[in-house]
Amino acid sequence: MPRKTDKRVRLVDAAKALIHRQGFNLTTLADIAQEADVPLGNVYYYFKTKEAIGEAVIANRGRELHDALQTWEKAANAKERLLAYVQFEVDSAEETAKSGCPVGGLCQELAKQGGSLADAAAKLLSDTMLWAEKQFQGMGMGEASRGLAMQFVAAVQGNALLTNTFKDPKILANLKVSLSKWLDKVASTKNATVPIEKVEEYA
Amino acid sequence: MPRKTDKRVRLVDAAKALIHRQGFNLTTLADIAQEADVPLGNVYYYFKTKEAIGEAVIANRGRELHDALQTWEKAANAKERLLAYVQFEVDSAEETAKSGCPVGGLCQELAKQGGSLADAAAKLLSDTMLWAEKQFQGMGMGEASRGLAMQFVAAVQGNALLTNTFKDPKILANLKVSLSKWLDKVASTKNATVPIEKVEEYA
DNA sequence: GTCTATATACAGATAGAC
DNA sequence: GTCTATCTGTATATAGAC
Repeated sequence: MPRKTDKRVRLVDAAKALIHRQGFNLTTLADIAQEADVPLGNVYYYFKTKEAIGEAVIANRGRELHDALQTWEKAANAKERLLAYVQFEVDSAEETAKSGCPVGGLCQELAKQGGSLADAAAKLLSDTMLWAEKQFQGMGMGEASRGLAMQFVAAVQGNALLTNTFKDPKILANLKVSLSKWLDKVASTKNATVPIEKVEEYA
Repeated sequence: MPRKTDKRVRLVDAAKALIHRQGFNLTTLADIAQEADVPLGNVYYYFKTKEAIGEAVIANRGRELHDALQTWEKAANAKERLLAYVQFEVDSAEETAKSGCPVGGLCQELAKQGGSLADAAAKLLSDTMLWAEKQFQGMGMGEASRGLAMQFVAAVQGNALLTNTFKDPKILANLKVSLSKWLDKVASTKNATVPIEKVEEYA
């Protein structure tokens, strides 16, 4: 027996998957309605506009992210916590090779149209950054933590783009090995080497 | 006196700028025609389809890239050559904050629709990678060069995404300082530290 | 709450006069 | 080679019966 929100959930799930695969602009309401097995006209009972569906999808990604951050938070130490995040990306590498990073893709595409959707997408990356910064602080990196988090997230996002562009999931797997060694070095020397280093301040 | 190809050039230039700002799918032929000051119907005398304009724009970016690679090639040593590339990104940081990296943006967006446009865009990143790999080989990094080039380009692309997402050009400026120190270390120790390390083979 | 039919707008593309 | 007018398809969104 379908709950009241059943169709709404199906629509958001369908939109989330389709937007990941095709991007926001290329995904039509007809696509979403079909994938969710809801008649097109009925979509508007649940979402007033296409943008409203976008908001719901990003909100869903946000909840997903915060659940994940909480899970990773349980790991034994800062290095393991950061690696849990990278491991998640490795586990998604096949999908990333096909369709790119869901979060990075949203930020990239929506930044071009500005507005509240772009801001909502940016917050996903921003929250990830803040979480990573907290981990580096936990490693005793102090003021350098912000720059380290920036480079850490940039490395993941950059590798995700190359993974998608070259259709090669191994790129992300290699990144994890690389970052693992690097985190050992950072943790032991308390001195970031690079391309992750304390430089100026990030506004 | 307008040359035979005058309008064609104007159309490609207009399309290049608009696609950078708005993305390929959001840019209409009417947009391009207006920006190039060419009547809409006349566009089709120069380009049979919108995809054909996309091809011309990517080909243009390709020539631009190869000219740039040749220029950077003139620098004194491998480190300076790689930094010339990073410096170029720093010089474009304001534009990148507004509209993202033109090449990364194309790869991201076009990967989702596949086809020859996606391949053409991917070749821009691939050529950049091969050039960077050559520089690392020139530094005596041997077999590790490919992985180093991958991480190097990933760092630039990742930082470009964050620059665009957070609208902060300083992110790219900081990256240059960071990468400069890192290249010193790599060059002197002949041993990559990280997040750029020799790991497995990249297919 | 649900769904069919349709309004409205605008995209890519073409016809054909000049 | 150039440009106006227009065809055709399809997207978002609405109206209104059920």
